[in-house]
Parts: sequence; C-alpha cells; structure tokens
Amino acid sequence: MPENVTLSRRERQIMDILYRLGSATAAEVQQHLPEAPGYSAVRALLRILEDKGHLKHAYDGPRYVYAPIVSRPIAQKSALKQMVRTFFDGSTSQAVAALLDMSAKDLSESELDRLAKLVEQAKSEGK
Amino acid sequence: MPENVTLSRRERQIMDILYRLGSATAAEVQQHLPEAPGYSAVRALLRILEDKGHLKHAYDGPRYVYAPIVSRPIAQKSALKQMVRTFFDGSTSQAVAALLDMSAKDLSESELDRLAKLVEQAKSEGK
DNA sequence: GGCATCATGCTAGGTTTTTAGCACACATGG
DNA sequence: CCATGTGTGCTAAAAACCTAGCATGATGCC
Repeated sequence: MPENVTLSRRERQIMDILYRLGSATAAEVQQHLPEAPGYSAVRALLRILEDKGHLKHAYDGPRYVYAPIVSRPIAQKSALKQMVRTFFDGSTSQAVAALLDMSAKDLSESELDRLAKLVEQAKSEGK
Repeated sequence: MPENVTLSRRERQIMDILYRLGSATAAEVQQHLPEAPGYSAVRALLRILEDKGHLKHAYDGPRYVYAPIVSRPIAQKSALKQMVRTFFDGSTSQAVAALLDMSAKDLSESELDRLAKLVEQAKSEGK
C-alpha cells in the first residue's frame, strides 16, 4: 500500500501516464513524458515508484511492464474527491455542472441520455 | 502568466490550498500543509511561487495575503480536463457518471433537479 | 561459439527543492 | 523611550529529486 501519497514532479507524471495507458514499459513511459529524460532515468524512477509501493511490474517476454498498484477505479475516486474538495468547495454538483458546461458540445445524444438516467437513478435512491 | 506548469511537490500543495481557501496568509497556508515545515520555509515557497507567476500578494494591514493568479474557473477547467484525460479516457460522461456514483447519496433533491436541468439544456443545445 | 542487441541493477553526481536562521522594519504598550 | 511581538527579505546549506553511465545477464543470429 502506498503510504506516502505526495509524489514528486516526475513521479506524478509517470503515475498519470500509467493510469492513462493502463500499463506500459519503460520505453513507452519515456515516450509519453514531457521533456523526456534519458531511458536510464525513467527506469530509475520506475524502480523508485515500485519501492514506494505505487507500482508493480510483470514480465512481458524479455521486458518489464509496469502498472499501478492502486486500481483505476479507486484512483479515480480518490482523484475526484481531491478535485471536488480543492476546486468546488466539496460540492459534487458544482463539479458536475462544470464538467457539463465544459464539454456539453462534445457529448452525444446517447451519452446525455445515459447521464439523465443516472441522475434519475440517484434521485430515486436518495429518497 | 505561469509558463512552467509542472510544480514541485510543495508548490502544488500550496496552490491547492490557495485554490481551496481562495486566499490566505503564510501562517494559514502553513496550518493547512501536511507535515507542515517551518514558517520561514512556507514564506520562501510563497515567494518562489510569486516569482514564477503563479501567485500574487495583497496587503491585509501588516501582512501579505496570497492568492492564485489564474482564476478559479480557469484552473477548474484545466484540472478537470487533465483528470478526464488521465482517468476517464477523455470521456466526460464517464467522469460525470463516476462523480454521481461516488456521491449520489450526498446530493439533495434540488441539486439533482438542477443537474437534470443542465443535462436537458446540453441536449437542446447539442441539436 | 562469438557478437550485437536489448533488457535490468546499481551507484555516484549534479540540480532542484525545501528548509531554517538571521537581519531588519514597523507597530504597540509599559 | 525601548523592549517585545509580528511581519518581511535574504541566504546558505540540508535533503530530495533527477539523471547519466557503467556493469551484467539473456537472447537471437551469422
């Protein structure tokens, strides 16, 4: 379990990439890093993250494939909580409103229907 | 304008606090920092953040009150984008769904109504 | 077999971050 | 007046972060 939640700059960048990709090799991580450092540096950081308990590696043939230890759903939840707390005074509905406002035009009809259903469902559950 | 977006660990913590509080003195920031360092250290970091263009200070009688330069709405948007991209494959509706799922029980009737309206509105606008 | 290739493990340094401490300025009240 | 408390600016050094380079082992191919 990752006890130290405050990651350094590079560590956070790497974790973000891994959550985005699901899992990745050192080379892939390197490709996605902004202002990418050398391959060695990336590997060293991956090892550190593994030591700290944030990552694990598996073998894909000859090389390592790294993946976060905390599952995506859990990490999502924790990130959302942090976000709502920091930027929306703890108000989920404010956050949802901002999300909708931000990308209303990108949402398809069916996605909007799905969201409407979710809101309905929340209503009935709340009663 | 803040050109360097990648903040260090402490810098990010401080910016989060300031977005949460709106504005704060050095002492207040210190109180909210996890594993808070000494007062001097906090002030030094605030000065650095100001140099980098992330913060500005105003005078509240004898002391400084710091506030983010990038407005909350803009920062919200940017943080949400990052979040959706990292944890939800770029899908806003997935993110909304997760938010609702996470805290459906905390939402009041009226808040849910408001969200339903927003979804409706997005629908009509999208057409 | 021997050689290139590609992987990992490790470690030493350079750089950045983070911190505490000191110096100074300005109020306040005994 | 002058001691005291509370604020800021600055600086040096400790700590953490980040990086490159080298050693080593496995694999594949000529």
